[in-house]
Amino acid sequence: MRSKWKIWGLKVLRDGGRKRDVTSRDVARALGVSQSMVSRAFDPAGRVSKENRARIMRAAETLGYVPNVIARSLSTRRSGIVAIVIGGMDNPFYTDMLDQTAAALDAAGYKSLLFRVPAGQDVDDQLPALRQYNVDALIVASASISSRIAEEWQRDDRRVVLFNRSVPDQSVPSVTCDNETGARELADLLIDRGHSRLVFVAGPQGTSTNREREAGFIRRLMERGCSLAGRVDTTSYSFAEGYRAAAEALSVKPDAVFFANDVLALGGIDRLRYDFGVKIPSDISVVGFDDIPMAGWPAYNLTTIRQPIDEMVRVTVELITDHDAPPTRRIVPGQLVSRGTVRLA
Amino acid sequence: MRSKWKIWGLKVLRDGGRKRDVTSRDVARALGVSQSMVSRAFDPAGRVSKENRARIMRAAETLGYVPNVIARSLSTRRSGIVAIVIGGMDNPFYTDMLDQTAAALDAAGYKSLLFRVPAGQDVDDQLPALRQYNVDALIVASASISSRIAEEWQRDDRRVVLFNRSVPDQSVPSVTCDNETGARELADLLIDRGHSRLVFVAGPQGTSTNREREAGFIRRLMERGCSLAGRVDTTSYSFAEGYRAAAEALSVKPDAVFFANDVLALGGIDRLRYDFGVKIPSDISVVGFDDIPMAGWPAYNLTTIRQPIDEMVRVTVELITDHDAPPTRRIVPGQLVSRGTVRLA
DNA sequence: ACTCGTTATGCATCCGGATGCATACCATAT
DNA sequence: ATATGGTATGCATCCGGATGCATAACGAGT
Repeated sequence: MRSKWKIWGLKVLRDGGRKRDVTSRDVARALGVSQSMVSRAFDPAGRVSKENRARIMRAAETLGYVPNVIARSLSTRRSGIVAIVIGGMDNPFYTDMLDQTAAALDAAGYKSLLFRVPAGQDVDDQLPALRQYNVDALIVASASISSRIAEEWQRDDRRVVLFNRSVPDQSVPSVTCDNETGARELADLLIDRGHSRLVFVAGPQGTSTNREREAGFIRRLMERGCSLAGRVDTTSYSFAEGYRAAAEALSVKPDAVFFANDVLALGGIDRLRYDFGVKIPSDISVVGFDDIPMAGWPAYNLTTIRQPIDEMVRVTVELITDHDAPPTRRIVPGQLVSRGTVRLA
Repeated sequence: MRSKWKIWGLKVLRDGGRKRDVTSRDVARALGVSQSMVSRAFDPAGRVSKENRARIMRAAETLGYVPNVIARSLSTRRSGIVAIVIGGMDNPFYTDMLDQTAAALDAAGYKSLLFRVPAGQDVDDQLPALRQYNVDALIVASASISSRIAEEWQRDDRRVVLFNRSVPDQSVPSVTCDNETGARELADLLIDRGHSRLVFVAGPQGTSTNREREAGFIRRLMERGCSLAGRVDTTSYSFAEGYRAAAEALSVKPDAVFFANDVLALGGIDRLRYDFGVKIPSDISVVGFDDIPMAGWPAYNLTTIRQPIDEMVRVTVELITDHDAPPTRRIVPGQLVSRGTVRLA
């Protein structure tokens, strides 16, 4: 019964006597009607008399019939599956997003196919494989996708939404937080509290989040007649990189550090405190971006900008499930969460 | 072209002129051979002459033909999809597990269908829906599933593996860490370091992890002539619950607290330190279980038992992909990670 | 009773591959 | 040349539903 059949390189068994499900024909036979009538009965818009629909539903119930999604998908070319492409599941922001998105999709009747991509890796070449599954839509978070691929999908009437990323090409819908404005608020906050030696610890180059946050921060500084005392690069949005960068940031003797996101900030705080004995915020103020759960933990009590995940997820799922929603870029406002890592004026 | 067709309550479009893929018949026609030959060409064990297989592969390449997974799945009743049922994605331990599992499944040629379940909720009634997708196997983490359902799946030759959970019924394969032994090591550690007023902060009742850790801890205490100075219950493995429980634990004036997992411990530490000014470990020692990334962060530097996620994931995926692996319970050893939250003797 | 306009049903086919069975092919053995 | 065994191919069907088209049934209007 075994075979060496391979699907994409994996062994499978041929139909090993798996229990055949009850089919629409079974129901039809039991009632002496046609299979197509049963099929229509399950289509809210299908033409079936009230009485027969009721009979069919009742029979289906008793026989334990449920329409087979795979078979249906074969002819409709729809699967009810949304793929979530996600990189960097080590960042709580994204796992939180994943959790909420899965919940929202579930509520909307969709299933989530998880497509994990190694941090920073390109996924373009792996996406065609997803088409095989008749995946209805694509949510891309913390990963890059070319607009060529995006358009290919959209032409095929499958929505693609970038989450917390955006690309220059306007035709690719995306949902992002207003990073620029958020960063400007942080700049204002730090300046208002009397800081003058500001350091920016950047996220990975090439991420739109970092670009926008950096631009917003620096522009606002300039508008207020200030400038950056230093800038540190990192290769990933991770605790370890924040930890590493903090030491470097310290070399320019800053009185405030803006880490491009919370995870970096947490790593930075720990480094400053436990390796250098820096008091936060009396010696140095620290701010981050995202407002992940740990930012609110007493050990950190980090002042940051909250990205409204719930709202962002809501919009994302709306873009995907509501075919009347125009496929445009959506930018939602962030919110300053003032905690204890910035000194008072 | 629109319709009110619903799949599980969601609107879909009927085949809206989606680009038809290149099919095996297209390839067959182009080469003047039969469709079945093309199909067999893609079956490593299929009978096709070397030359024809080569021709077919070449033609497939040029025409851009790729076997359609959905159609294949319809007849084989296999999909190459593994569902990961997961509750409590707020616990880094599980997101880490999810990340690694998705990676391992991907490497084995499987796709991961994410099935998120609200914490503590029963999923039995939602699982039949997954069968619709011809899901090949089920990994259940941090959620409960009845052995009746599990057996139903197994009878249908679809493996089910419980991750970090176990049920009394031996017939349900599970992969767990040796919670009992780990807890005993912690008991030994605390006693050896001279503690005598020990408190156990329990995880939710009914979780096998909590049951085993508690049993191991208490038994070892008894073996060494000690007993628990106190015990605190919680309703979930969460930071907030640890935070809450810490205050309660404090009332019995402990000199050491064992939190049933790391997340609880982190919440507890923050409460003890920042609300009560407790010095850890000089006033009170704290230990946890799991070794999530945050446990290693300098701010906590938590002494704990590492659950070897990578090994657990490896075994889990092996149980699922290797049909020769006996479907038994697997228990992997944990490892004491001694950091700074336990005072020296 | 006789049309006409709806609404219900059924038939046949399609979606794209997989596979049992029969046949055709090929080479070696006799 | 003929029998023999293994390999290649093709045919027909199946997996389970969806759907265009044709027909039947029904209710109303005159």
